[in-house]
This record gives sequence, C-alpha cells and structure tokens, in this order.
Amino acid sequence: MSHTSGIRQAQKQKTRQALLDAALELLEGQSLSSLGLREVTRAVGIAPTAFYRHFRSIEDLGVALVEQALGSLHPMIRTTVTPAGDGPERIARAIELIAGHVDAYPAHVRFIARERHGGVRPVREAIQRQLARFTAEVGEALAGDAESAGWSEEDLLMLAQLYVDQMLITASLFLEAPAGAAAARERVSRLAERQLRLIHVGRRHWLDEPDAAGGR
Amino acid sequence: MSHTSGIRQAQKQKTRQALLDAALELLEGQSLSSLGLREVTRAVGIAPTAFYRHFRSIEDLGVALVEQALGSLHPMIRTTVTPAGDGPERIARAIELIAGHVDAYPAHVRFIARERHGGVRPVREAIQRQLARFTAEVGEALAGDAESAGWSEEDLLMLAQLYVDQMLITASLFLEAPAGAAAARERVSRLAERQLRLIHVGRRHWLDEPDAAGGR
DNA sequence: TGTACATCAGTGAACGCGCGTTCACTGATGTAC
DNA sequence: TGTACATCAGTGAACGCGCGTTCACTGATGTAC
Repeated sequence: MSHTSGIRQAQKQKTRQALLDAALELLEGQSLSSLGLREVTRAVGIAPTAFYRHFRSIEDLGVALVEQALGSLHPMIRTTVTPAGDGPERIARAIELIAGHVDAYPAHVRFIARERHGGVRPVREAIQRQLARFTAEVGEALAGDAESAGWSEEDLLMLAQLYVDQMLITASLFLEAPAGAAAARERVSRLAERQLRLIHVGRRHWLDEPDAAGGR
Repeated sequence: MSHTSGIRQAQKQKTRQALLDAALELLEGQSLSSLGLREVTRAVGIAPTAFYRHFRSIEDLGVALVEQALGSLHPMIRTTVTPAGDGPERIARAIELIAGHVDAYPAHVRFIARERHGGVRPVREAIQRQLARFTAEVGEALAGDAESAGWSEEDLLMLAQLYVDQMLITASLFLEAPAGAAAARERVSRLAERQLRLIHVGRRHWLDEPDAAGGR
C-alpha cells in the first residue's frame, strides 16, 4: 500500500523537494558531474545517508531535476507558439515571454543549458527526450497556422526545431544579461527579434523556391 | 632568457601536449569540472606533482584546451563561409565540411559543446570570446558577398551569429550520429541543409520587408 | 674541448580532507483488531 | 478509544579511498669561462 497521503508521505515529499531545490541552487556555480551528495544534504540540513531514501544517486536526482525544469518551460513554449496577432507582434511577445521566464526561473534555464551537452549521460538523454517532445508540439502548433499551408510534415518539424533551438539560445543569452543591465537586455532582445524575423521571412517565402522546398 | 629551443624546452612542450591530449580524451565521458589532476597525470604516466610545471590548475588547462580546440575549428569556419558556387551548393559543401570536421576532431567538438555552458567560468568565458571572434569574421565574410548589398552592419552580425550557432548545433548533432550510422547521418544532413536553406531564403528577402529590416 | 656551476622538469613521500557507501539504530507514524 | 506490532524517514559512527597540494630531492640539460 503506497499511500499518497498521510503525514509521513507529505514530510518525505517535502524533504525530496528540499533536496531538489538545494541541488538546483548549488548547480548555479558548477555542473552536475561535480556536485556531491554530501554537499546537497548539508545544504538541506539532513544526514548524508538520508539522501538514499529519495534518490539512488546524484545522477538520479539530476534526471528528476530535468522533469521539473522542463516542466516549467513547457507552458512557456506552448504560450510562445500560440498564434495571436501578426508576425512582428508575435515575435515581440515571444521574446518578452522568454525574458520573463528566465527572470522567474533562472536556475532551471541554466541547468538545462548546462546539462544539455553535459557530462552525465542519463541527464543529457532525459533533456534530449523532453526537447524532442517540445519540437513535436511546436510542429503541431505550426501545422495549425495559415502560413503552413502546403508544408510537408518534415519541413514543419525542421522549422519547429529551428524555433526551439533559437528559444534556448535566446534564453541563455538573457541569463548572461543580469536583470539590472537594461542595455545588455535590450541588445539581446533586439538580436533575438531580428533573428526570429529573418526566420519568419524565410518561412513565408519557403514555398516560392522550388529548389529550396524540394528534396535533394 | 626563456629560450624556445633546446632539448629541455622541446621535452617540456611534449609533456604539456600529452597532458592536453590526455585531458581531452578523458573529457569525452565527463565534464571539466569533475576532471581530476591526478587522473590526467596518471593517463600521461607522470607524477601528479609534475602537473604544476605546466598548469596552475585544471581550470587553467581547460582554458588552454579552448584555444587548441577552437584553433582547429577556425579554418573550418573560414572555409565554410568562403563564397563559391550558388546558394544550395554552398550549403551542401558547408554541411560536408562540418561532418568532416566532427569526424576528424570529435573530442574537440564535444569539449566545446559541453563547456560552452559548463560549470567552469574561465573556460566558458574563453569559449564565448573565441565564438565572438568567429562571429565577427563570418560577418566580414558576409559583408563581401553580393547578397549583402544594402545590409546594415548590425544585421550582418545578426545573421553571422545565426550561422555560427547553427554550425555548432549541426556539429553537435553529427557527434551523436556515429560515423557508422549512415541513416542517422543522412537525417542530420538533411535537417541542417533545410534549416540553412530557410535562413538563406530569409536572407534573400530580408530587404523586401520594410518592417522586418527596420528598427523597432 | 673541458670544467664548474645554475637551471628546472619530473620524483616520491607525506599531509589533511571530504567523499560515497555500509550498517545497525531510533522514534514518529501507520495499521489491525 | 486503546493496545500491540509494523513500517520506514532520518541518524550517526565507521570504513576505505582518491583527491589536491607541500616539500626537499635528483639528475639531465644549459651556460659561462
């Protein structure tokens, strides 16, 4: 009977979350592969051995962290892609959403950017899996768009991946521009806006070019 | 008198390079922040203490590794951007060059992808600095292109950054597609080719769109 | 060419330290009757 | 409601280990004369 309620379960859940939160904070200055189990339990204020009641290893905790971090990104990506207004308006809104998300969850964004190509395979793979899901979702959202009439499924996914990568790049640029540095922020916004616009222009003219849209 | 020749200097240089090579190999399966000094000297076959004759720390070695790794990328980027043939031809050639480079220097590419957002600040900064140089160079190369007539400096740099990021993304996708897996390789090539083509289409129509090319 | 001294890349012993993991335990919470 | 037993999150001592760094050293290479 693994009951989900009761004082015991609630307390366990709280400790588990405390471990995840402490780890995420410690990961702002280092990568997962150098994070120590004792370091995390020390930050939470529990004995090192208690760690094993929640995770088999730091790697395991890392995978759990991926779910949480990309879970928080999920709604952002959804909202960003939702069609509303014309091109330029949507682009400006998307960039604002990204900037807002980075401000709200800087540690999550940093963690994903860092571990996406990081040294811990299971974590890397968990991130790739989630990003693939995002790409598929963005692809579906794009498919419902009037501008996508006549596009092949493959090309829609190609474009979706371009957008997802671009979002991550922009998010990680915002991460380096502290919330206080207005000028740096503005520079990142301006760059991201133009890059997205250029991609958008390419998108609108994609089907005009037989050799561009055709196979090889 | 820090002579650059002599048996002593040559031997020292050889050991230093052996340390760098051993570190790069060890870094295929982990990230720099978890790499140990003793681990590296053990791989080379020298005493741990000898490490200090060459580097102050593993961080320091990491920065040196950035110079070597991006030094090897440098000619690739140059050649890739060099104008020759028409659009589609150039794109196909660029992708072949990237694939070839990844095959020739997989460890270099992996190192840069991993540490670009990794946990060691000085290394991260060294990489950003070098990538900024690449972007500037690509920008200059683009400026000499007939298709860039009428483009502002800012927009050229914006496009250059798009290309540089796209190259890194493609390189890291090739890294995950082993040289033997022809189908996976082909999939990566095809995706990269279309993304670059879409960007190219956007580039050609950029100046047609007053609201796209204009300020905000 | 030969000699006397300086340099310095690499050695090996030693250090204190924090690590991950094991184990038997404690005591609050949960369950059965 | 009360009692007796089971569960299990968290404890604390103990372990062996590899780490980074220090130090005085060795012996081949370099330099001056």
